Amino acid sequence: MDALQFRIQPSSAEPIYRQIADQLRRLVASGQVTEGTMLPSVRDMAAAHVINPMTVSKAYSLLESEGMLERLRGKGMVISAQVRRSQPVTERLRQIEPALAAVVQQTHDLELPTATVLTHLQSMLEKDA
Amino acid sequence: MDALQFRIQPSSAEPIYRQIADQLRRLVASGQVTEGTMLPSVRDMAAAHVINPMTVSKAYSLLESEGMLERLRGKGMVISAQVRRSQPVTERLRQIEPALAAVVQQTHDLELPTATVLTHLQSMLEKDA
Amino acid sequence: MDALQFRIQPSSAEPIYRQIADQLRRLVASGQVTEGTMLPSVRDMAAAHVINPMTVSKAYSLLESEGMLERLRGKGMVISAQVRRSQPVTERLRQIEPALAAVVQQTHDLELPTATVLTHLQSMLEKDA
Amino acid sequence: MDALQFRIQPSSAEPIYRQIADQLRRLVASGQVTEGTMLPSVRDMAAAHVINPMTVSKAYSLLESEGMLERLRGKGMVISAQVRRSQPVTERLRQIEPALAAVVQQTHDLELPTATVLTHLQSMLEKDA
DNA sequence: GTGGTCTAGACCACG
DNA sequence: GTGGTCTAGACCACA
Repeated sequence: MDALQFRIQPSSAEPIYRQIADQLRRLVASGQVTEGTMLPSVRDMAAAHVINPMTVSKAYSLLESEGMLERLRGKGMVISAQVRRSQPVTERLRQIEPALAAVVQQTHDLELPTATVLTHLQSMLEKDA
Repeated sequence: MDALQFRIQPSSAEPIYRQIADQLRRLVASGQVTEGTMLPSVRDMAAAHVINPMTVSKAYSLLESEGMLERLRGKGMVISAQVRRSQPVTERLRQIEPALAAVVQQTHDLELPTATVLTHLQSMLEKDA
Repeated sequence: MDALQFRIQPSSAEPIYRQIADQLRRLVASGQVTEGTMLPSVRDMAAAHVINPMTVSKAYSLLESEGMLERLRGKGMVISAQVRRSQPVTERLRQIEPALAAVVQQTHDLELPTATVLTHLQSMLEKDA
Repeated sequence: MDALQFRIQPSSAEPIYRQIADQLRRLVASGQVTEGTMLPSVRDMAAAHVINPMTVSKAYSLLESEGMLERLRGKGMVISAQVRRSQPVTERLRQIEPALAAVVQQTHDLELPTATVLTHLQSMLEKDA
């Protein structure tokens, strides 16, 4: 399964390995990635994003220690069976709240009109879809 | 001048010194803080938020090197004269875009309905106001 | 606190980072290392055992993710407050059981007399004390 | 010949191929398996324990290179003629020493009373017999 | 082919 | 001073 699309920003302050882990957590939470799904191999992922294999490995290990991934000896990593297939919207909303809170504070600090921010976000969301 | 309200979260992944610097940048961009405004002393700021004075100093130095702050010998730091009083909305929108982009990606990954996210953000913005 | 004595065997099949983590877990379980104890810095530990700092860091990170260690920003790692000071003997016995189980199976496979194994272990334990 | 009883734990940290090899070595050392004994075929062994045939093959090859096994073309693997029928107790004790050493160190780290460990081991040994 | 471990060394973030 | 992240590259273990 290499249809997984990861967006990695090496320039971001967020560590790459956590960018990977967080994205995977969200993809699982939404049900886009389900139990038994095979992850791209460490080497493939590293090559695809031009990062060091160890960085990918670190992300996978993190998720393995959380029980979200399982190692199949000699085969690769798969989404663990204990993972809920899809979380309810309220639960997923909880996961996005920190990002929204950042928007709220910056809106406030920048004294931006609420409507302007919402409109702008809406257009970005539509462009993304 | 200590009417400035800073929100510092030592537990956050975002470095404290950048929390300070980013907030100041936004307060200046919005015109809430204008040319000549005196900043709280390093000691006061550190005491007020129970953080290390060096951390505050680092934030101030960062902004000084950007030309946003000026050091008045023996008096403290003030907002530099070269700072535009207030930036237009489009410019301020640009500054909030990274935060919005994060929301967009997470909305996508979590497969959350656009309307749900916008509604939730709106209620958070209203609560904050 | 650098009175901590670690035994590292680079030649062992057990990864170095786990040798460190396991020993620390046992030292904490026995109460020899208690809440608030400062750990040797990553660099000191690495230098003392002639291993790579990252290897030590990996052990510390592992224990941090388990909640046994806490990071004091800019200061180092300390034994977390949530750690029980000393575990009861029965609990500690549970931790040594895998090692005992290995002895049992090997005794069986080698058809060694029970008494011989026990006597030999006893003499080794006395030598160690 | 499939009367041989192997205990395989795929979940163990110890590699499967070594679990097989080590057990065979001990069975031979104790004289439970003697010269000329036919080993289960790679396929049978793999099927019986639901492991990869390559893993079994690796264990056999390892023992073959040590001279403990011989490959009879078209027939399978047999215990080599050069194998001493049964090793003296002192020699077999030597083989179990690493396991005992682990017990000693963990007893020390956990500050467990020597008597407690010995008693516990004794009861485990009796249960196993 | 898979992931795991370790090294040497660089650079960053924090205090 | 502290730990964190990343890289490049080597070697091992497993299937």
